[in-house]
Amino acid sequence: MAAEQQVKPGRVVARLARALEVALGCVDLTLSQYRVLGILDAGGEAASVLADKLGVTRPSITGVVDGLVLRGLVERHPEGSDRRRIGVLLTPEGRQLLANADAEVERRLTEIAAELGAGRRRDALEGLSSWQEALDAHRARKLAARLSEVAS
Amino acid sequence: MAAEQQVKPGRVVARLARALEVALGCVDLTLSQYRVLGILDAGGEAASVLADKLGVTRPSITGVVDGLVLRGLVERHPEGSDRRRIGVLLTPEGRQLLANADAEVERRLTEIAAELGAGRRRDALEGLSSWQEALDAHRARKLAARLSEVAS
DNA sequence: TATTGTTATACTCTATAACTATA
DNA sequence: TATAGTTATAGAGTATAACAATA
Repeated sequence: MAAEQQVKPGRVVARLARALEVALGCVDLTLSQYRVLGILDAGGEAASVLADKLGVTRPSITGVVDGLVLRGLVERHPEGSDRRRIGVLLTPEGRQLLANADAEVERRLTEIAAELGAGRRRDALEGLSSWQEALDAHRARKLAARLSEVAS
Repeated sequence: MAAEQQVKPGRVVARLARALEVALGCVDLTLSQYRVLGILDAGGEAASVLADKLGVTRPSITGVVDGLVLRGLVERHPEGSDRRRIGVLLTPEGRQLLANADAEVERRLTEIAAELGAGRRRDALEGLSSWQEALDAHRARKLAARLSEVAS
């Protein structure tokens, strides 16, 4: 009952991330593409907002979106009155593929979690819910910080 | 108290993985390099074993190890009597950098988890312990399956 | 002047196919 | 023949720096 506290959280996330990459390969998506589609699932976003939310540079977003456009998974559209901004939107095909990806990934993660007893299996999955909440709150806080910085 | 069950586990892992990449950038490591160092922390391994454990091809391992050797973080050594096999070992510098990486990554994940209340924060971190256990068991099962396949 | 998005360029990781050395 | 590791090559993601168009 001791020897539990020296878990290295980063290493666990690193291994889970690789499992995710392999699962996404089955639906021909990269981790980066999956992240972009996941954000767009909640609605279209400007390229710069995508870059901000993902923590990558704008040239990176250009590249990933180029690939998704080529496959018909997203579309670029003018957005609002600021003619510099370009919105990115999920197509029906993109939405469908994202659903397939979610299912495949969940299947894979469930298969791994199946190694655990029922109690710890529930802990593992509920832990991810907690992380989601934390990530959402953290993103909101960073956004608020950026906005108040701009106001200065 | 409803609206809790539609969490998409893959998306959470995808976002955590990006947070990890950013944190590792602070110590000049990629996710793949961190994974390799993490395995070697438990002891030297042949290149093919690394490929197996990480779920990547052998050429990929050659490339990642090349980069780590160039930076003096790992070394290649002949291993055992089979002169085809090449063992990869952590250097003291590699071990030190890995420790720094673990610390930086943990700092970042803790910062994100700090958005949660104490209870859910504990859930989140203990959930990762459960995932570690699951990943270990799953890896062991795959290894056993491969061995019994070879025996046929 | 500042911002949005892109282009140009370079580095890393990934994969497949072909090769060498060893078994 | 089969296996361990490498080389060759190509595709994707990342970054920085420089540029165009717009604000």
